[in-house]
Amino acid sequence: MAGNQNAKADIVAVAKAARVSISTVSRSFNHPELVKLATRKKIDRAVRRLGYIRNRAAQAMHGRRSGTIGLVVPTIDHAIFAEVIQSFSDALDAAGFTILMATHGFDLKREYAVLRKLLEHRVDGVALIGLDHSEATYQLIDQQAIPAIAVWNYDPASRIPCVGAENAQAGRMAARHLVALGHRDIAVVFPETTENDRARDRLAGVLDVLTASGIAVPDAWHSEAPYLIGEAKRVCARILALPCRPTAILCGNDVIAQGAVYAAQQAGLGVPRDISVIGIGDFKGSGEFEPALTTIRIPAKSIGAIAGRQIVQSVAGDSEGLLRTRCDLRLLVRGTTAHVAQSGTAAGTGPDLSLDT
Amino acid sequence: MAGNQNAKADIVAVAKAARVSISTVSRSFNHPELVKLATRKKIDRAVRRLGYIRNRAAQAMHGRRSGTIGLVVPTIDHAIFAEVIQSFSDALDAAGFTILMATHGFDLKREYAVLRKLLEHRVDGVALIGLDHSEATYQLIDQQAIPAIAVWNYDPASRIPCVGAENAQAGRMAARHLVALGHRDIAVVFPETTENDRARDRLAGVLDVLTASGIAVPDAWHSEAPYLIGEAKRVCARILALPCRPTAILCGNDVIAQGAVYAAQQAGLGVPRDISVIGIGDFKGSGEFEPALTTIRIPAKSIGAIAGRQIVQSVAGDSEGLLRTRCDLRLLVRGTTAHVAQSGTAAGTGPDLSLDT
DNA sequence: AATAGTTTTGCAAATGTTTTCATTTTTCAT
DNA sequence: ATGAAAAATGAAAACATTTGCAAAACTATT
Repeated sequence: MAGNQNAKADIVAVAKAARVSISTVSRSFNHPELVKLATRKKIDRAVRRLGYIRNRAAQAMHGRRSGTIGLVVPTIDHAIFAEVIQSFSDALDAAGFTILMATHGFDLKREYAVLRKLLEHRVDGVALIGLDHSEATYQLIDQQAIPAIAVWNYDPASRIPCVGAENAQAGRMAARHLVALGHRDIAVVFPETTENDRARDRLAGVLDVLTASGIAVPDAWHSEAPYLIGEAKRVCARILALPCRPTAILCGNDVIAQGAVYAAQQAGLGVPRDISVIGIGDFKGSGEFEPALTTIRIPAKSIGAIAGRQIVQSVAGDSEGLLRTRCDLRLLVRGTTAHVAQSGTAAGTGPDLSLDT
Repeated sequence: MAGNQNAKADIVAVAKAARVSISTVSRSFNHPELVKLATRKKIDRAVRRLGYIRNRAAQAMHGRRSGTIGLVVPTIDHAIFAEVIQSFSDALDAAGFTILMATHGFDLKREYAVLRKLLEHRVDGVALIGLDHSEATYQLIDQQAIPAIAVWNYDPASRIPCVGAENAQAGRMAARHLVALGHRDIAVVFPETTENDRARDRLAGVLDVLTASGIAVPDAWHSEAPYLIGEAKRVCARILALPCRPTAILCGNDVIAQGAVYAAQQAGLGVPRDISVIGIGDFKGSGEFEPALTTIRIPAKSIGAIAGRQIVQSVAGDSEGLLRTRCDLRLLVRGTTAHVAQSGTAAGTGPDLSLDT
């Protein structure tokens, strides 16, 4: 029966109850090897009896670290972000840190505001999604000289440390796969690219490869879709209903790709027989869909884990310069792409396209 | 050009730079109406010049609130949790609070540990998922007398305030729908129910209705599946391969249900022609699948939003007793259920089953 | 110009902890 | 038993802020 004290249980109360000085109590928490076992036990008993819980706010005041890492994400409610966040969280947890989290809903101004808020809480470090941030945000990070890391994108010229994949490469890989399968009539459906460097870079990569291959994407085949299967389905259905329809749809992410597959099925088109679909991301479940989605795998789990470990290191002070980690992308040829004008159902039989550059 | 100071920018530095006392600076933040406009402007200028950011840790030491709410979830990486978390976060945000988040991976011992950690950070309140917690966890909450709320489940006899739906009711509704459609050979596939009151309650509700209707579920038709489409597919495939197979599969959540649909399709069975499938949850996208999933809708968004508002209220002190909010469930009859032994494709034409009790 | 009232500001104590340094206690060889 | 060295403990300053109270500076009134 853990007796409780209605009186506030602070370190003073514990000291009194254990008949030792405050310093000894504090030491027993922070440098247990410096206090005698018997004393430590007395203190532990008092702690338990009073239900005392250490106050990290007070600790933080001593230049001690707060033990929190700020995480700023556009939204949690995206399959892929949830995955990164989870593995990031696990990594921090393992190092004893706690996440202070804030979302900004893809609004860069709000991002600045929430970052400030996190800074007020004296987080020991911050992680942001992507590299697309306002000048004010970057300045804030510089000025406060706080360890920071950009998660999800890799850019060799990034202003702050980053860990992630090269989105342009993801775009290129997807485009190359389609091209190698003989597709030349390719529609592209992407999320809005303003204030979203991920989508922008992917699209740029796609267009690079396409134009290099002498392929132009007519305006009618180039659409924007939000991060919603239903909307994507509608957008793709419109493209598919065009008098002259593409042989493949390249989608900015797997959610859109799934919408595309549904749109095709609803239009009575076989995937990949009549139309190929490729996504980017490899979301949880993408490989289990019917047909399984061909996509570019972005290793969310390991990105999150690496990011977590890296920010912890920076906080601990053992960071050597501006560290950038590039995570490898992989083309997963599954069941939604096939050679153009080929009626078989076998998936991608083209040349090896998993190499970029 | 925001000039920066390499020296630490604390309130003392600001006071010095603005040539006023520390108290005035503090007041200008907390009770601006008490300081002359001109002085305030001087201070603001100094703040900007030095890049000063208030230290909430230090504020918190004064009995002031920390401005953080602790959120303890099993995992972020579940479609449905991500949705609740997001709306919870939005609600807190609107009230100026920040989320301090920790996950425990469905381990009740770890839940206790992370709750303690959150308490060390002096969160102003905590939100937990579900009502299934260790005695130690509940005692901790009582003892620390911290505003708490259980999110996701509703139970009129809950030990702490709660907001959510009645999972048993969800189970009953799903079962009733199937029964009303004439199904009597029903398989149930649920997640593990130990340490997971949600799944447990749902299953109990299902079994209640089934036994009340004189329907028994043979062991072979009663399986466990984790929260993974692929695994669920495998488990359901096994059931479907049985010499005597059910006419419907009732799934503990939409992810499993989707696996069930795929398993059926792969086995060459038409959904809902040859077999009906119903899920619970109505995850993002469930309504967009092909065929659209019949399910029991749990209003994740509003649960999260209500929980957020309520915890903020409790923290502010305007809570009247132990508040419990029950959110309504809804049966969404879509394309994966049909009358048994009926070869048409039209969905649920049975009696109105959306009423519980 | 003096007074009373009001507004604005500053001093100093308080918050819960860590840490440095000094002091006390213990250990161990003599 | 004694003294030196080592181990354990305590006192008090420091951390960055808020706030009650008192002093100072204005305003308005006579």
